[in-house]
This record gives sequence, C-alpha cells and structure tokens, in this order.
Amino acid sequence: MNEEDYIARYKKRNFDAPLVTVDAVLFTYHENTLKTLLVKRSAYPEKGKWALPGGFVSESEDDGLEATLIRKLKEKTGVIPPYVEQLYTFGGPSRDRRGWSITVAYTALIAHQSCEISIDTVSDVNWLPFSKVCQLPLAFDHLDIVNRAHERLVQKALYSIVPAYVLPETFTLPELQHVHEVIIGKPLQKKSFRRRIEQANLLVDTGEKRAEKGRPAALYRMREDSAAYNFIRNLEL
Amino acid sequence: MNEEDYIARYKKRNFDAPLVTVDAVLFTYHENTLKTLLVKRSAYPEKGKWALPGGFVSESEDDGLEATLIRKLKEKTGVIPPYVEQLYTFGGPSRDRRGWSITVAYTALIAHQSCEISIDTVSDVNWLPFSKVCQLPLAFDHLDIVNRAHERLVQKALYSIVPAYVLPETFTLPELQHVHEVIIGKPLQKKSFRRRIEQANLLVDTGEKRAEKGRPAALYRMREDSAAYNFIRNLEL
DNA sequence: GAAACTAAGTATCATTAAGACACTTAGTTT
DNA sequence: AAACTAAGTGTCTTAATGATACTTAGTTTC
Repeated sequence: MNEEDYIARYKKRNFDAPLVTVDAVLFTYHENTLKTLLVKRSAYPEKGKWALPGGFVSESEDDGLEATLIRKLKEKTGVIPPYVEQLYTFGGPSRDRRGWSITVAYTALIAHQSCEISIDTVSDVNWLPFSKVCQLPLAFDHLDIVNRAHERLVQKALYSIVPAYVLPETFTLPELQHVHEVIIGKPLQKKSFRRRIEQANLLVDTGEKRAEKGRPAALYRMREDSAAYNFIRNLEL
Repeated sequence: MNEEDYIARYKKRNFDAPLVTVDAVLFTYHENTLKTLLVKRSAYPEKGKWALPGGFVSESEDDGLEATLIRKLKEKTGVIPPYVEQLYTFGGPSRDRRGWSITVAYTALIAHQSCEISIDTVSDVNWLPFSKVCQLPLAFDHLDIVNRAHERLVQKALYSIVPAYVLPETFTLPELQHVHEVIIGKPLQKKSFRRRIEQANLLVDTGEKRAEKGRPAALYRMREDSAAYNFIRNLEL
C-alpha cells in the first residue's frame, strides 16, 4: 500500500477520537478589581452553570487552535483581545459527561472598555470578579482552569508588564502598579516597580496627563514588544 | 429533552473531531551531550522519517493526557521518566496529512543509564544529539516541538535545577553544572552556580565521593520538591 | 489668592544575590 | 616527595530591588 492509499483509507475510518474544545480565561480590570468573563450555559451538559467562553474546534473554519479561540471570543465579546497566550491542555475521560474530552485553555487579556457595549447587551455573558468566581460552582473543570490561569498571571506580574493589557492603550503608572498589586494580592514598592520599567524602556510617555485628586499622572503607552520582555529578577512575593 | 437523553444521543453522533496525539521530547545527557529520543516511523504518513515518541490517545486505556504519554514512553524506553511536564499543544489542519490534528507535547527528562538497555535492543529508537536533531528532516512539525522544548529547558536551567533529572539519582556538582552549561550553551560561574543551590538547600550530600582525575567530587542527591523550587533571579545569558 | 491637601514622582541608603577571580584543598600520577 | 588536576572556598565588585523620606504639581478650601 502506498501513502496515498493509506491516507484515503484512513480518512474514511470512524475514529474513537476525544472531543476537542478550546476555552479562554479572559481577564480584565474594572472598578479596581480583576474580573473574568463567564458565560451561562444554555445547553446540556452542565446547563445553567457558569462556564468559560469557548467551544468546539471547527475543522472547516479554523486554521489552528488559536483561530478557534479567537472565533469564539469574538462571538461572545465582539472583539479580539490584544493578548492571547496558550495556558495548558486539560484532558481525561470524566471531565465532560459526553466522553473522553480535551480542552486547550488560553489566557487572554483585554481592556474593559473595549468590549463593554457588546457584553452589556447579552445577559448570559458576564464579567465576574475573580474572587467570586473561585466560589462559584463552575461547569466541568473550569475552576481548575481559572485557578491555573490566575497562578500564571501572578507570575507574569512578577517578571513582566503583560498585565498592562487589561488596561486601555494609554494608562498611568499608578494604574499599572495597582493592576499588578490586585493580581499579586500584595502591595508593591512604588520605586522598585517604576525603576525597572524605566530601565527596560518598556513604555512611551504620551506627553498627556490625567488628574483625579492629587498631582496629575503621566499617560504612557506600551512600546512594541514590551510584553515579550522579561525582567531577570522577580519582585518579592 | 433532559440531560440523560441529550448525552445518550450525543454519544451516538459521528463527530468530525480532530485527531489527538501526545508526543514527548525526552531529553537525556550522555557523553557530555544533550540528547533527544527519536523513533523512526515505520508507517505512513512520514514513513521513514525520525519522529518524537508518542501516539494516539486511547479512550479505553488512558485516564488523562499524561497517562497516554507515560504509556507511550514506557513502550519505547521500558521506563517512566522521573520528570514529565506539559509543554504546548500544537494543532491545525495541515500538520498531519490525515486531517485536522492536535498534539499535546510534553517535555520529559531521564538519566541515560535508566533506559540504556531497552533502547539498545531496538534499532528504530535512538538517542540523537540535540545539535544534530535540529538539522534532521523530522516528521510533521516535530522540529518546532523540539525547538520549543529546548527553549523552555534553557529557561529552566537559568532559574531551577530541573535539568538534574537528566542525571542519575546521585551526581556531583561539577556534573550538574556541566549539564546546565550544555543546555544553556554558555559557561557558568562556578561560585554563583553553587552558592544559590546551597542557599536554597536543594541537594543532600550523600557523604560519598567520586574521583576521576583531580580532587574527588562530593555526590549529591536531589531533595524532595527541589524541582519545584525557582530562584528569584536568573543566571546571566 | 494663599494655605492646606492629595497623590505623583524622585533621591538615597540599605540589602540581597550574582559576577569575577584568586586561592586552597584532596586526591592521583610521576 | 614534588607536580599535577580538578573540586571547592574566600572575598571583593557589581547590579538590582527594598525601604523610606522627600519634593512636586495640581485641586480644594477658606
């Protein structure tokens, strides 16, 4: 048998393949809180429970796993998040009643304002504070996924400025520091935080300022590729 | 329709699900070199090319993705590696001619001596130096996988002693340092390397020594959970 | 319009961990 | 016994964060 024959025959076989889905833990920052996007399940299984946005891979529509994810997120939020990163793949016979299943989980970050409008109009899609999410009875093993995503986000906050993606394009340093503090769950040293960002030249001063009560804060924008930069040393836990 | 009916009906449907495999980049250290285990493909597609050890998830045999991996590795090497970690999941319509496919890739580490005997008896399973592997025409997208596994291993070598798992249970500090140097591709400061390991108390002195030419080196053993320890600062690249 | 207030941003010293490199030590070989 | 080799240590320098007090730029209050 040559290769062509083999492939042709293979494709006709009825395989006992696991179900494959892709899920996202989409974080944002709103009202001084870290929030996660959840969707209320309208169908079995786990009907009525909160779940992560996601869905089945479509062989015809999707050019890759990340494409599936982006398609699904666009359905729910109307926009494509500026930061998407693969997190971990969960698989096993009992995580979904429909059978042996796999989900490729992603972490994504987005500014709250970017998708505020589309979310508000759909009642079964909601931003929930991360602290509440952990106490909710989420569908499937989605709680494990959320927790792992958060762990990883904490690490990122200690050695990168990736968390900046939960903010709008321009933001102040105090805002960014607060985002990191909310993620890590501890206050940070203002000077240490700013020093390393300045040294690595990760932000551009837009020249504009924003004032609320005290001295106005300078507005910055992320430089190209700043998200890829890792400090050689972590901040203290 | 209630949930039971839904599930029952669901299971009978013939889904257009992607093929799901699991692959391992298994590293070891032998003859002062970092090596990777490869298998010569005996079947279509990509027949005759070198590929990563791995295979299809078995719904009946496997209790999870890692279980699939371990089953496959045991088939090839006869043993279960002491270090296994999920790396990344690759998926898309064109990486395998048989159709839309996914592979969940793992990194695994093992001492060369542990599986020497079983490997030697099978001619289509072979340890190849990492430097050579990169120039070989590997099957599927396995070269991408190998490269990503190596990148991650380099990082681990900079902030952990995970690479110790390519050595036998007891080893000397000069050996461990050399492993790190081979992985990173640069010499390291002896003092810096030792100081941090000592401070974090990651190794236990077995009391025994091993001599080759000069002063005999002390033999150490990894402490429980030492692989989970991350230094807060990276060594220089 | 000046003083008080508030939060942004800076200066500076202490601390910690790595880099560099010379030195000592414990065995083996000649 | 001297020379040799590689393991292991001492110590000073360098680099980055921690801690804390201070200055600055606007707003609010009287």
